[in-house]
Amino acid sequence: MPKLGMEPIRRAALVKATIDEIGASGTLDITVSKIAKRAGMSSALAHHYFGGKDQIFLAAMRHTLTVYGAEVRGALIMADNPESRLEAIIRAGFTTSNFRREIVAAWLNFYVLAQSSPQARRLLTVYQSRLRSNLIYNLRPLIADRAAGAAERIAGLIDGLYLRRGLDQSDDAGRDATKHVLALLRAELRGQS
Amino acid sequence: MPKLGMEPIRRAALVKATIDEIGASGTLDITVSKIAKRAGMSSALAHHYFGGKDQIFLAAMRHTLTVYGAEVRGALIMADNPESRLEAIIRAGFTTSNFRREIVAAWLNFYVLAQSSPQARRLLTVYQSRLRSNLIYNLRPLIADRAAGAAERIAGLIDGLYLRRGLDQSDDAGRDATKHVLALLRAELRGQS
DNA sequence: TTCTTTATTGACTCGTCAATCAAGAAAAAC
DNA sequence: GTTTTTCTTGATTGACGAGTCAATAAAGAA
Repeated sequence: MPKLGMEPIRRAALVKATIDEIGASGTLDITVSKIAKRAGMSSALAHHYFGGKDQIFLAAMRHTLTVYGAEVRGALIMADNPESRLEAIIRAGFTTSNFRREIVAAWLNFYVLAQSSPQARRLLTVYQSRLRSNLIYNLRPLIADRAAGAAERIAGLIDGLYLRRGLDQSDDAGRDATKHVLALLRAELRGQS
Repeated sequence: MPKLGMEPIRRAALVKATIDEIGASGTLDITVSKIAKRAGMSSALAHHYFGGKDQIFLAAMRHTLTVYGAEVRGALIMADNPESRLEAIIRAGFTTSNFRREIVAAWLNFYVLAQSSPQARRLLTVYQSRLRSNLIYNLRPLIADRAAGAAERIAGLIDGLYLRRGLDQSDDAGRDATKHVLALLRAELRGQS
């Protein structure tokens, strides 16, 4: 029963299934068949739409980064001054949805993949640059010349706490991490580090 | 020509070869044969001494953490007051040897492995706990009740900057990261975050 | 010397998996 | 109503890899 216009539907299903499968196994060492089965189709169809395993992974990575980016942008429109924008950026990284097992697993594996896949590396670099420039842009009106260094530290603490807390799936891990990064933000805004 | 007492030699060679192979591929998706070849023996021998791939990985992880722990301890004996001990702990994480491709690759992959292997998780937890308690122990005489929070942030920033800088193999990444964590340390010692 | 322990490997088994392909089936175009 | 395009899969191929095993060889023990 081939309906037309299946391509975007199939692709989306495969991307979601890929992330779920990564979450279930913790690894990128998963098979196309498993992904396809989870998405309700044959492995041949997955190859048909994506061409190969690598492309599927990259699409999953792109999707994860896109969702994250959208979340940040969504949080930003609610804020109307630099300080609350900074707070929004920080909070966006630690929402419960970002702490779901599959999402944590995806991020960790993307870091691993970035070591060997130039395309994955590029995507990760885009994420890191965007986070840094977002921070700097909103820090500059508040602390001018110290903005760059502060942004580096805040970005580093976001990634680091995500890494440390992502593994232990406790439900207040996000709240706790947010608290610490906000504490750093206040210190940066106050002090002369 | 079987000399006796080969076991420790073979095991050490396999552990080193494993880390190098992880560094060369960026993944844990490497074969026992490749590891064994790199270590100058047959894959059967690797199985003989380690029993299986998982055990080899765990041994490599244990070794990496042991070396790191020794580095920290070595740096600590040179320091005779809490503040310089804190500085030593921070510096130890960002030595050039810790920024070698293989070591970064190993750490990233251990984080991934920790999601699915309870034993790997346990090892990583040991590392994280030791770092935190080291920090708290030396922060307490300086800032007493704020020690715990500060330790969490410093540990997070160490891991986060390692993650962010580990990928771009520039040679002053370590110096730069150290600078930022030390800046945070000074802010924590001064301020009331 | 004979026996046992340690070291070592090549060959093999059994399984898995990415990728391909030919073929079928339904919609749309003509 | 025939042809073309889109969608779909089962079956197959070709490769690779973890783990086992029987066999060899040297060193030490008896």
